[in-house]
Amino acid sequence: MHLAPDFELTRATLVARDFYNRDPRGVSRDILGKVLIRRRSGKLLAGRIVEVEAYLGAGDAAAHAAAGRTARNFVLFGPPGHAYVYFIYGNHYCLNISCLPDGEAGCILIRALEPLAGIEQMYRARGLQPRGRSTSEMRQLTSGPGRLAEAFAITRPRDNTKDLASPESDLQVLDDGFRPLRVAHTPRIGISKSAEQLLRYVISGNPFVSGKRA
DNA sequence: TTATAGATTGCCT
DNA sequence: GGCAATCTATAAT
Repeated sequence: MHLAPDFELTRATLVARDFYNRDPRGVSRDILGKVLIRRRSGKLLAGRIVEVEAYLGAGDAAAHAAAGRTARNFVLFGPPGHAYVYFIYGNHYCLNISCLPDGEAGCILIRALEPLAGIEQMYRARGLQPRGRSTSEMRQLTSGPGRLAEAFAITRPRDNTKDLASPESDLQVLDDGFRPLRVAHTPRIGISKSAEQLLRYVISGNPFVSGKRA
């Protein structure tokens, strides 16, 4: 049972760069409920953001930015609102959005979406056969950072450094006015360092949040 | 140059 | 619940 209303593209506005120009914790809290879109070969893919994690700068041992600026992570140190895409475990891409002003590292990791549009394309990209439209089946599409990247065909280097705040971009975050009823914060998933901090943010009760239970 | 851990997922028992 | 798949970055020889 979820409360997200249908997504209407015409009533949605582009989330501007200033939104990302602050502490990733604030961005995490406020980006929940907004809509990630991808325009691809004439089709629109869209999913509501239901789970994110904040990664900070030098003081955050779990963050890629903790090692300092490298060829891999330089986007984190650049201007806000850009895509940082990395490859993990030899299998999966993950999508982050840079936060804080140029010169300061920080980002959010998009961990789960509720599919809204382009669902046929998402099934195809994930290599799954659509049988119905049950929540349990739809969860396979975008509940998890590697899954949603595959569903949206997000890869590196093609999408790395892409500007999400540009009106020209094929990858954007839109605000359609939806606001979550309640947001919960928990420890981040899959990390061993700095694991005690509550930097994972989810829409309470949303079934598309990753993991076994919503 | 070699080893190992990693912001994950899916298949196996 | 356990573990293999399989690439990258970084640490250790």
